[in-house]
Amino acid sequence: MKKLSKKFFSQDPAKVAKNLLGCILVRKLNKKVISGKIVETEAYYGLKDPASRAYKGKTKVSENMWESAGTILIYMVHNQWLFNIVTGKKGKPQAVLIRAVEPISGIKFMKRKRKIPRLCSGEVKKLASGPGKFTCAFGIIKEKYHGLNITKTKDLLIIPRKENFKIASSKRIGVARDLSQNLRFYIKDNQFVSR
DNA sequence: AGGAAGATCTACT
DNA sequence: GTAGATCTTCCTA
Repeated sequence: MKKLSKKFFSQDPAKVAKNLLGCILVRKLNKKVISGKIVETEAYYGLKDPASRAYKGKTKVSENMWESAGTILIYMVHNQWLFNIVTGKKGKPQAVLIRAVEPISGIKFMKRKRKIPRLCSGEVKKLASGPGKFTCAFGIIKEKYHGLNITKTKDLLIIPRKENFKIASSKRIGVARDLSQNLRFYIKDNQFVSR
């Protein structure tokens, strides 16, 4: 299987965020495969962006944003792990946040991770419909992936996929001081985006 | 020591 | 749909 290249991530974060929609995120563990389609993303501009962790300069949390494209940045907010991928050139802090995925395989695993004992069929859409829920469902934790490069990891990868859909955009969610432009992107009319 | 943070769940209007 | 309580790191004083 072909996965996304470093070149893919070396572009403007808003562009990467849009191109990431519809791609398949895969996590392999043991003999199980957990996968889902990316349906919602947000772009973050480091230095000019008050909502970015890099806004106030390098800290222990944000230092990975200065690494090269494809580096995985995970940090915790409100007891949730948020999963970011660094984009652009090395030394220029920018990133894309994965906000929601549509579960494809490993749904049992996700349910167990999310600790939803009796999940009605209609509630699969809530399994990974949010940045914290998605990392939880995929079992992604900071100790394992923080600082790695997603173009190199063998058990975590993103596969490109062509598909026809409309991309919608909006203001980012939960951001105290947002920029004037729309930096949240999602697949229009998809049931698995947050809210 | 105190507070903020890119969120989520639950319970309501 | 909105509102409030709650959670864990790490930054600032």
